[in-house]
Amino acid sequence: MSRTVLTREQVLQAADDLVRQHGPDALTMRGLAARLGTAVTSIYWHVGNRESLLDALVERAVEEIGAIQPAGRTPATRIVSVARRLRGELRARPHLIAMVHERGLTERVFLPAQRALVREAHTAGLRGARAAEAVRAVQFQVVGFVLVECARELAPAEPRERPRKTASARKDPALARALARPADPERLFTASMRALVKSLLAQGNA
Amino acid sequence: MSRTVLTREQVLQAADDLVRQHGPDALTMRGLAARLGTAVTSIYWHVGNRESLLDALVERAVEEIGAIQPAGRTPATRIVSVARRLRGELRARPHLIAMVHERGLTERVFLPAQRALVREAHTAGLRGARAAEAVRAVQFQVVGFVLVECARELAPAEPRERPRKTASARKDPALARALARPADPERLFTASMRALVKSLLAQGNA
DNA sequence: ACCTGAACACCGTTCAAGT
DNA sequence: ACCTGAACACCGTTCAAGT
Repeated sequence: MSRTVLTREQVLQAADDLVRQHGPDALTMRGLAARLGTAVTSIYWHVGNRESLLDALVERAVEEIGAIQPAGRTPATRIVSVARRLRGELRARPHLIAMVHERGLTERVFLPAQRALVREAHTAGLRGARAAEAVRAVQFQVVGFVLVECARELAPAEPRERPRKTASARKDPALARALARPADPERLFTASMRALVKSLLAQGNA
Repeated sequence: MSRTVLTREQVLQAADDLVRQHGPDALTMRGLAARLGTAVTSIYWHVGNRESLLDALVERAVEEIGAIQPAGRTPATRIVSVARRLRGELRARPHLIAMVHERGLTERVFLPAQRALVREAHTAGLRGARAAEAVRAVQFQVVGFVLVECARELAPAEPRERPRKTASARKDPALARALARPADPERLFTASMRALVKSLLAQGNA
């Protein structure tokens, strides 16, 4: 697998592959060394230690995501489009996002998109602290949603409890059935994003 | 520290204390044994292994949270009250919540509160799949928000980047200042929760 | 500048043996 | 039924030594 000399970039790439596929727990210094055909200690020379290696991967992921262009005609649809695109980017690397999350870097992932959101909030008539609050609400909503969503996918299949017949269930069987089915994240995300944005932007016309 | 014989409950309690204060990484089987004044292998007899010990702690936490009574007059305020109370419960045990999250058990935490939410959605006029969607949107929003929030607190102080002067910043300095300040989670949570619920319930009067 | 093996301290877990 | 020490396989990391 290895060629010529070992470079820091090679180490990062191999680690990235491993983490993306099997998560950070699968990344052991010894295993990585074996994969690269070198001694464990060589890796230390190139990346310092395991922790800073993971940091570098997180850094990479954050940069990869970068800025996102809004699409659509109204500010509301444009904000929702940014949110959906961002969700897509995050979902594409669930393990990395979990790591970004653990490191408390969630806000950083959002910085590139923030400017776009600010612009839309502004054209929707929001100003000052209220605009800032709206932008942040959207950010938290997106990241939070994706975290919940990824956790569900990465976790070993949540044991579904069979729904009990409650009073409300008998009154509205369609509701009970809908809650018994697993949620459709794509649909739920868009719906709740639209709902949130609608309310937030409505404050601008007051 | 130890008395008489070792019980499973004692093991769980000691582990719980440790995890609540210093997080799951601080829980080592050997360290726990030392704390309890027994051999490591005794712990294995009582709880199986580390993984199932952590599972038991998560189970405990989920049960502790339990049901939550809504407060307020309108369905909207009652739903928001449930959300806020739930946020409080989750925030009180950030490490445990992170573990619940990793295990994909986020939905389970919400089951006790779900019935209350369903009732409120119903009295607000929502029915069937639409009501289910509203309930789920609230759930995801709460859990997602708390996850982001806890991550920020547990992580070793996010390095704040100094804001750059962008075009929008010059147009609306109050907004730029607001975004430069760290977010006030309490306030942001309530605001975005209200916004979301308002939109969701508005669909019931259509 | 880059790579190496040996060694250290620490894990979770198993197992045969005790009472 | 409950507890024990010894042992195994695996970690991350350091360090002195090589080229």
